Amino acid sequence: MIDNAGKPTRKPRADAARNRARLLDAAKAVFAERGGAASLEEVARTAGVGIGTLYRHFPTRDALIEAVYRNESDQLVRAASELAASRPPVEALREWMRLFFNYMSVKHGMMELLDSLADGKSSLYAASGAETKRTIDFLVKNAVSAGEIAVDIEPLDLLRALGGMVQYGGGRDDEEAAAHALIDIMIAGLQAKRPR
Amino acid sequence: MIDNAGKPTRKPRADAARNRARLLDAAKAVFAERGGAASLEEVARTAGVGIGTLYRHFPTRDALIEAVYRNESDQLVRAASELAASRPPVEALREWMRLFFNYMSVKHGMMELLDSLADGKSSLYAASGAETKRTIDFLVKNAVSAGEIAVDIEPLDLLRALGGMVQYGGGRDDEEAAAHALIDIMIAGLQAKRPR
DNA sequence: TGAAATACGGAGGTGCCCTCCGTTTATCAA
DNA sequence: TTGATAAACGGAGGGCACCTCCGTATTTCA
Repeated sequence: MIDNAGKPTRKPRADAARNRARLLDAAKAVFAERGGAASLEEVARTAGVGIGTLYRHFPTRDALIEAVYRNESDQLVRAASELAASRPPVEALREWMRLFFNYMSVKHGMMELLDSLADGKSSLYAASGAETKRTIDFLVKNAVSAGEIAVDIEPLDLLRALGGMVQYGGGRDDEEAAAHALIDIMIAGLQAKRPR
Repeated sequence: MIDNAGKPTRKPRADAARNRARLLDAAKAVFAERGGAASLEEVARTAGVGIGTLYRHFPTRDALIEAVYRNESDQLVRAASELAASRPPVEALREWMRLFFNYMSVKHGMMELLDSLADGKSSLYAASGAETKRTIDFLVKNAVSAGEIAVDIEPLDLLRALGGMVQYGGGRDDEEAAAHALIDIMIAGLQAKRPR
């Protein structure tokens, strides 16, 4: 009775919008406190809605996380253009990788984003994942064009390596310094291979 | 009534030894098939013992994984001495990192080993984790002494980066080539910083 | 205003974690 | 050999989380 090209869509219900917003707020809080593996029932409780409501709005855990962190990853993508415009290609790349690490380690839930970089099979991150890929590809390509580095690696792998630092670096106090050191080393490695 | 320095310990019961072995076999099989997050109840079922028996032998999931993979990580440690004896320091390091990646990616359950590299709080891996740390430290130090590289990074971080490749590289077909590329880049980066 | 569309929310089935404890079995002393 | 006893077995059960389903409540629109 409803043809999917049809216009006659109702206005979305007020309670639906309200609950969706509540769930996002609650999820942000709970994920921040407990990490991305927190219980979805706790999220629902915190939001003051039933568990059924949570699942209607976000059919999978991934869908929820995706929604919560879409903003953050958008920010990351936007920062890339600014860096590219204002710095030498290699420095833009270096700085962006630092930003990437910070986002991942602070917003710990964003680690799930990395899973989507894998093969896109959990395709709910597909959007952000693809954008992230485009971003790092872009930055790397810039530096290559400028003759500053050579790449014989898929650029995303640089981010995967950083992901390992976040995942397995667990809470030491020099975490950030260590990540910066790794970034410098990887970039030095890429520079070492540039055409002379 | 039993003083803990006392000798009068009984011979361990035959069924206990048998069940322990069965559990290890079952765990190896189940972890290989389902990954390190497999259900412990399934392990017990596969082993043909009760769940209580599993928990008596291995009080935590970590303890079980540790036991299953202790052999493999021993092998890794042993390989390091051979490589160090037969190759130039940098090549020994390169080759060992390749081995490390292979072990991690094939025996997928070994990823849990990496968690122990963090802060030793889940101290059941403490033994293997500490040995792994000693091993990579040793290989790196050799290369530094030979003047082939300079390090301003904790050596373990190199393995963490590789861990990211395993964790987030999920099943692409060029996984191994990609890891080798990353290893080469990191080593080139370390070489770039060596004293001239 | 009231019918139809939409959303709510929690009960309930499933599966896993881990503990506890009554039953069974292997060891060892007599 | 025998039987007392330490040790091990194994599964029932409480708790928690996942996710589905559907009767009830609310909102929209004609």
